[in-house]
Amino acid sequence: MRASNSIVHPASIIDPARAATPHLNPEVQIMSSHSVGPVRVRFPPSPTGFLHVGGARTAIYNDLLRHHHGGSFVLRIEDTDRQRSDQAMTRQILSALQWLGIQHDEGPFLQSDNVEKHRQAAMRLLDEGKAYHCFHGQEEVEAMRTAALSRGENFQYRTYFREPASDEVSRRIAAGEAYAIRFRMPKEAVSFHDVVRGDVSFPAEGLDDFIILRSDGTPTYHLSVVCDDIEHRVSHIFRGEDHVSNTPKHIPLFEALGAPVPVFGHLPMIMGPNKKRLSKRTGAASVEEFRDQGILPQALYNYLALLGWSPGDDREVMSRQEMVDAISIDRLVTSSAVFDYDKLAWMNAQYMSGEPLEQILHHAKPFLAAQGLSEVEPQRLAAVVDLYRQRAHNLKELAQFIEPFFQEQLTYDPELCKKFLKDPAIPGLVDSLAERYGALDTFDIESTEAALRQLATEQEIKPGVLIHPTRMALTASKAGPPLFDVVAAMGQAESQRHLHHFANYLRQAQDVAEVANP
RNA sequence: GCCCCCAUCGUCUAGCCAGGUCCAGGACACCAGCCUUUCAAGCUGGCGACACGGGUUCGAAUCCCGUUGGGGGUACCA
Repeated sequence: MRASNSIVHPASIIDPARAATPHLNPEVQIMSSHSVGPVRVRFPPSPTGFLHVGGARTAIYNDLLRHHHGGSFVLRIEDTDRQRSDQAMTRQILSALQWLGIQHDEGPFLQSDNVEKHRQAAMRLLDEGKAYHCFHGQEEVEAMRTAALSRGENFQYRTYFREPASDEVSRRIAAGEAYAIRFRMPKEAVSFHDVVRGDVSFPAEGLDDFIILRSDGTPTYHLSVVCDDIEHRVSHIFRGEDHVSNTPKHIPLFEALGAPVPVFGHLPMIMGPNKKRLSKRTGAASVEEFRDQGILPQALYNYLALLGWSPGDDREVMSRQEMVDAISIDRLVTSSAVFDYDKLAWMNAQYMSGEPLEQILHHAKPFLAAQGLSEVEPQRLAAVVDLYRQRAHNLKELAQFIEPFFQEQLTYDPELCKKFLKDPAIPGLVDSLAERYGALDTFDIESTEAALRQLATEQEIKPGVLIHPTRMALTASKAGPPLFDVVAAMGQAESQRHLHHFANYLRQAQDVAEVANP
């Protein structure tokens, strides 16, 4: 047994073997043993654009874990970078999350609402000697860095102002010099147990005294996240792999602020087909794009969940509840994954035919509207959608497939009708079939099939000779669901009308051909 | 440059932690067949991988070291 399904708190969502590994960090060590309780997870997107599928997947794992272990999901908008944030983008992300079916229990909180608290935290650290004033400007530090690099040395910012002369700081402040506040990093390496990757250790030499408060008095990201995670009593931080190198900064900050250190788990990145980080350049990369392509939210959720996790058996198409039951941290994959559009398409097709019809109808609405089908009769629409859902890979395709059913008159593609144009008998046959259909008392799958076969027998032709032109007449397409399902769904009057119209079209086209090459 | 992480079919993955049951299982894609009035779907079969090199061991995809490759980070961005 590896997974502990009963776990819940900072400690031991991890398995005992992993939890037993030594930690240099006493906080984590303590928490890695036995605590039990609901998890408090969080998802803090920055409203700087669309919801990237990588972020969405992170949100999904948080969602799954929160429901598996119980607890709370905190949503926080990381909007401290004012220039890059705006409200429209925040709404955009909120709606993408909602569309995916990810619900938060608390929030959304705005990080920007807390800047004053963050500043006070910085001041407290300053008072306690855990942070210090730094009068080096940005350019100055940059120059020091390049100089060190050119000497072949590695640069580390832990210098002069860390231990300043006694009166220097007050003197410089009095002189009105600008300063930032830097956090005094511990002198030892920072190690932690990553619940998905295992033990990670960063040597002290690589860790700078980083800035927590800028010279303009605004808190930096590192200070803000940690403060907010403390305020929201976050127990487990599951975030992208791009944050691993932030973690050795955050852990000492938690400690300096006197707060328990949460459990960390870093999730691998999602790559594009070129093995580079997935971005719009290489194809769709945001939840919104997939939504607009006609992907079902359940399918995206399922696909993303499986991109970096597997239940261990061979299940792939799983309901959310099944995933909630099966999720376990130590089954999360540690290596990055290439996003496979084909497999998503397949997954979506599974949901297109497997979801309850109402679900399909609901999600199809915008696509139907785009085809001008928002006002059609619901009953008939449902029947037609049900007929085509299995054949459509996505909602967009579905709407295109069913569009002919609601057209007064169809336009036929001569290229597709070639075969029928060659046979001068077809128009007459199609007309006869229309007559038969008009005369039917009950118009359903059985009766329309019987009528067609009857006509074929009488005419001494194979049913196929009638079937193919009929499909073309009703759908303007060579392919589709079983013909009599189509005929029945189309309805008596409409079928008759299309049949006659098609016969006329063929006659005209044949006349034209006659004139062209007699 | 330096730091951290990762490495099984083209792709997603199971197996690895507790070495033998693995000449490596499933899925997508691809190919073929079946089904069929068409197209899908479905079913059956096929193709196809333990990055490389050293150890350890009776035995390694599984443990250790190195190499190579890939990713992430290296900001008064988040």
